Amino acid sequence: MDIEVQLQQVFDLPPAQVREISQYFVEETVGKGEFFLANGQRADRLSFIASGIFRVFAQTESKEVTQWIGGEGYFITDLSSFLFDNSSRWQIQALTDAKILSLYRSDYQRFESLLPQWNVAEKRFIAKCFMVLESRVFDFISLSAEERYLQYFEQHKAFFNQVPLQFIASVLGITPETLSRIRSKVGG
Amino acid sequence: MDIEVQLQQVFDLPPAQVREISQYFVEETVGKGEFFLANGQRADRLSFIASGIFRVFAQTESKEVTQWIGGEGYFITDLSSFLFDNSSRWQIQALTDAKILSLYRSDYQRFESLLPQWNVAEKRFIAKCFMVLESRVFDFISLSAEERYLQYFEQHKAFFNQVPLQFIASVLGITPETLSRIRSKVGG
DNA sequence: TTATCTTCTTGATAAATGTCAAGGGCGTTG
DNA sequence: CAACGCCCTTGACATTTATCAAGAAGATAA
Repeated sequence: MDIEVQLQQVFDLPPAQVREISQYFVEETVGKGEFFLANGQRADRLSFIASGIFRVFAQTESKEVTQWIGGEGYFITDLSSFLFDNSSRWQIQALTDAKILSLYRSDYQRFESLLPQWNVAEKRFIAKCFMVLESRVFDFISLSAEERYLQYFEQHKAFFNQVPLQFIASVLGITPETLSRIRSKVGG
Repeated sequence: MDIEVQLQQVFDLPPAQVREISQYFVEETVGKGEFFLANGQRADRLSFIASGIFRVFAQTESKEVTQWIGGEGYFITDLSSFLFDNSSRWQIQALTDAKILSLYRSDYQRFESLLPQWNVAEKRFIAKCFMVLESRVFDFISLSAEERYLQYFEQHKAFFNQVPLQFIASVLGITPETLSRIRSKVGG
């Protein structure tokens, strides 16, 4: 999964600017189980997942809740923490060994003066994140747990042999037992 | 509910610029039952609700699904349609007679050259929309229907005597019957 | 006013999902 | 190898939620 291709798609900038931007992403590795973003930290980077899988989760009084799972080709961060320098609502942990390309906030902030079209690109990026969540809310209010599973499975087959099903269950808003039963019922 | 106060809060611009922006919002009225945004249209305006209540919904094969309900002091539009000129995923209908202040896209697009800080403000606005949805997803995966109801009731008491409960049920992802039973159980 | 429509509630029942507990598979570690 | 931990599955049962049907309350229109 090439970062320039992804940057092109997400930010919709001309190739020359994509190439320029991509130089600010620095390679990092995160070991399985390590935290990309730990409890109470601020997100100081936006990272492209070159390989590996991460989960974004929060701790409630009674349980851990996995908000979403990101794999190769996705960008990962706590968006509001990264954009506004709030302390993060989420923790982010690597579920496998991972290679990422990280854009630190200090560099990110220079893009505005560096690239004439950066504001439009950034807007597009944030709006796309918005649209993804909009679809997710719609799924929760319009689909059954089984339908949500089937859709998730279609779109994220790659996760199913690499991430504990309990985390996928949490993303779908159901218990691990229910996910197990849905899977034995529908096959796959 | 004053639009300048809301603009200030949402876009976080200095008072002088808020005043300048607010001049581009034009007054409109929408009668009860009329559509602010009908099936298949594009959202060509971002509107501030001065009074009245709207619902944002979509039609699936089997049912109508209400995505959210907005009242006085909120902004309303299909964000992705408005920003990118896509055809809208949502229909928006007035549930009561309403007065709105509408910013049309043609004016909106001039802000970028008009106001030096517009890009930052716009980013902030879109990111706030993102954060609202992020919280909503979190509620779906971490709260029970009853807990979601109680929270919604606390935050939107004003709706409960003005909008059909079936729409609120849909926003909460439950049936009208279930909402009715939750209400008789918890009181309120 | 009467009639009609929409909305809400309630009951009976079915289906979906959660909870608790037990056990099995499988990789890791000593 | 044996012991352990983690994860998944399965069963039994409880709870939650949906579905279908009926009827009451309230608004609207004739």
